[in-house]
Amino acid sequence: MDAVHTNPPRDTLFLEYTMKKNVTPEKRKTFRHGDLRNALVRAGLEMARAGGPDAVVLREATRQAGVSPNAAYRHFAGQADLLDAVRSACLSRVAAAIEDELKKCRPGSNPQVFARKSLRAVGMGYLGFAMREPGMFRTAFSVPPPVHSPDPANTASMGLNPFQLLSLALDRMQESGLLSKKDRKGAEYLAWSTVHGLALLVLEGPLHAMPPQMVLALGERLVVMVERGLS
Amino acid sequence: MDAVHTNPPRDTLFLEYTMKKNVTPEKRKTFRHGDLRNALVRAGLEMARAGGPDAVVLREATRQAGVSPNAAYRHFAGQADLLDAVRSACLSRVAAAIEDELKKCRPGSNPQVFARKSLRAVGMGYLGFAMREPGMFRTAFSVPPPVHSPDPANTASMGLNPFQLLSLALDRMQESGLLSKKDRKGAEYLAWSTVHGLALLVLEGPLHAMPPQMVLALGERLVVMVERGLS
DNA sequence: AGCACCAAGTAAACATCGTCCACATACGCT
DNA sequence: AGCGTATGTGGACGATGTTTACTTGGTGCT
Repeated sequence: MDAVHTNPPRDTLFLEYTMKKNVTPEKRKTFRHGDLRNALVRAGLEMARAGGPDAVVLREATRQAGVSPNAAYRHFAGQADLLDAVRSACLSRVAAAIEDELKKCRPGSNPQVFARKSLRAVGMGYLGFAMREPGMFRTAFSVPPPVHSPDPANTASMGLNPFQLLSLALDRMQESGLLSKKDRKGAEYLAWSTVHGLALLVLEGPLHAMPPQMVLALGERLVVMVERGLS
Repeated sequence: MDAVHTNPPRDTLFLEYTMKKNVTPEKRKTFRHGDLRNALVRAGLEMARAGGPDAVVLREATRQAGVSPNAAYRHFAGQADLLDAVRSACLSRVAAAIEDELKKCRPGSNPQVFARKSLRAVGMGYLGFAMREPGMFRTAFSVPPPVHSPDPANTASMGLNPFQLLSLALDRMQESGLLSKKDRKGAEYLAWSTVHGLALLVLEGPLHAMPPQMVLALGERLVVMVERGLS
């Protein structure tokens, strides 16, 4: 994808992966790497962070790990499988960001206030992460991982994935009487759609130029709209 | 990306683009193609339809057009430029789908009813197209084309792009008194986010398995939610 | 202790893609 | 008629994912 290929000194032609990029040139001494799988995921995560899902390229990961390209195939079925692992890691980060926001809500006050704050926390945690880590966010939600699965790889400290954290907030809404049992059904999808849509329109859609501050302001309005519109 | 490469008979090794795929083997007789640019866009559009933005590959387009890969560079700056043209075409289709839905709303009845129907038409037209043509939809909204531009290539018969059609529906809401001037501001983004989010969660997100019928039902609830939540 | 097994890494190759440079062709204007 | 130039061609380069065959060396069994 680099438009310009200005003839990098290619004397190290078949030592391609020994000392290529300036990153991690640390030549390992043991034949075994010892922790290759994790090293590859870490490298992939960094690439995803910088450039989204399309940027996680297998050969580059092996290069950064200081092994030959094929070594990756001892730990992953192929590039897609590596990407899968990276996506799981990204999902965990999303969950962690939401949890952080959620933990700020203390149930001390009125339960309805608490419920509202919780919903807002989930929405804004989600959006905030999307703005802070666009690459990881886009990676997390590219290509389908089934949503209800409590795959521990996707979860953060509470053991819940982003979808389940949203469910939790909506449960609080219902329990506090802000949401009828009937309106509660499927509310996850309605709420999720709104904030996810805004995030993607901004990150990889036509709203690319919108300043983050405005995005967050819109996010607040969005959450309010959900609150009002759900019931 | 094809997992299996089962050794296609490669005797035509450097006649690569003359008779490759079974599609369009029509060997042209004139040296000039005559309509190459459009042929490439058409081919790209078909690829986008089948596999989304990542599936539109320059070399394959030239193959289907029966020309050498480099011929494309006489009409496009590169693959990205071709993709741009394809995306414009996709956007037009989206606009057309919305218009079709919008045209079903006759202003005969109560203007508030008309306004509501219009908003619903825009939302459901958008969602319906996304379900019917996932590849084109995903292509239309990948990578940023500035949203307000009335680029005629992006528009359908009314000369409005999807965003502008949404604006029109919201204007009707305001004119009919359903929306205050204050709430009207930025309402496009709120409304758009909801339905776009649902579409993407389903098309390339974790809601992949959701049956289209359920998606459309959720869409209806979403539009209602927007109606209620905006004011 | 010795040794054989096998998981993990390497080497070399192939196909595909995008893109650049030099060259060929024939359309259409003067 | 002739020529300029828009349009296509040929061949190459570097990148990527992936496969097949080979090497290495640590583990565990006897």
